[in-house]
Amino acid sequence: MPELPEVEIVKQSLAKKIKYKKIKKVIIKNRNLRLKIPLKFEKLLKNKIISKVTRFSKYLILNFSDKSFCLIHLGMSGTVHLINKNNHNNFTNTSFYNSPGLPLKHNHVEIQFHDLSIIYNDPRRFGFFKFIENQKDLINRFSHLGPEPLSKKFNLKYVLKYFLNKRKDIKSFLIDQKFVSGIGNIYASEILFLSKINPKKCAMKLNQKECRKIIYFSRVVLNNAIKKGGSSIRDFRNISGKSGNFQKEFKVYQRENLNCSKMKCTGKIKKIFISNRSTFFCNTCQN
DNA sequence: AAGAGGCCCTGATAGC
DNA sequence: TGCTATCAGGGCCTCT
Repeated sequence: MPELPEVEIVKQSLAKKIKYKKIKKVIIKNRNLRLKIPLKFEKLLKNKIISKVTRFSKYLILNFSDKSFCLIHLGMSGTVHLINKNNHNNFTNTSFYNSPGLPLKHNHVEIQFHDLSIIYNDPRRFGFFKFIENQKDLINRFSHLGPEPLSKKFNLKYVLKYFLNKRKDIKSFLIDQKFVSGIGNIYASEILFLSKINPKKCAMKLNQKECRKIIYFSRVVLNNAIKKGGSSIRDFRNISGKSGNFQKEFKVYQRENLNCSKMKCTGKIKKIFISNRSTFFCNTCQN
């Protein structure tokens, strides 16, 4: 599900609700996420105070007042849900796994605060929770990732140098987190469409102008998606259950066989597979 | 070092 | 109706 914009939406809505609050209780219903949640996890989080909620790439980060962290990744199908105490009785000793508005299955983790509760749902269990003791370990955890597309480090010099002797196609690099971190399968196709670059084009053959376009449109697409509240293609919602609107603006993703939306282009959108991931492009105006 | 391929997991949908 | 096959927004691992 979630690429950088969706995680950003979750971060923003979550921050408003839980900043400065103390964790009263953590309940784990299923420890078998992509990383096994250790038995000590509940104790580690209990009584921690949220100093802020941040994000790096597709990772959500709960920052605690004692300078420790909880890293949350939503994988392919993870969602975060908010339950208000007002809607319920018996808050202190019961779980809210069965609250109205929540999916019936796959509610794996619940974090309770004094007046509300957040619940992590993830059918495929590709997501994870990880407690991180200090800043150094946090930085270390992200050390293998490339710059975020919205950061100044993702610039022409960096891209040109990275692409030297890289024979792989450009689309694979856009979703390769070692090159740039935060772009996923949906936005990669959208970025290349706006850049008018064929997704199969070899990275080392891109000229300066094309690299500039990729950098520029990466920012445009992601910022626009954030502004629209993210994309809700399957089940993405912000934590209050509101869906995003960016999927209405997809130019190519999931638009196989439809006409190209570029003015005066008579092409049709094609779907191909690159490294087993679906890829959409116009074979007329993306060369 | 770079690139190809496979695997983790459940659910929705298409086709027979 | 009910079966099977395929695909889904991610990331990590191994092998060559």
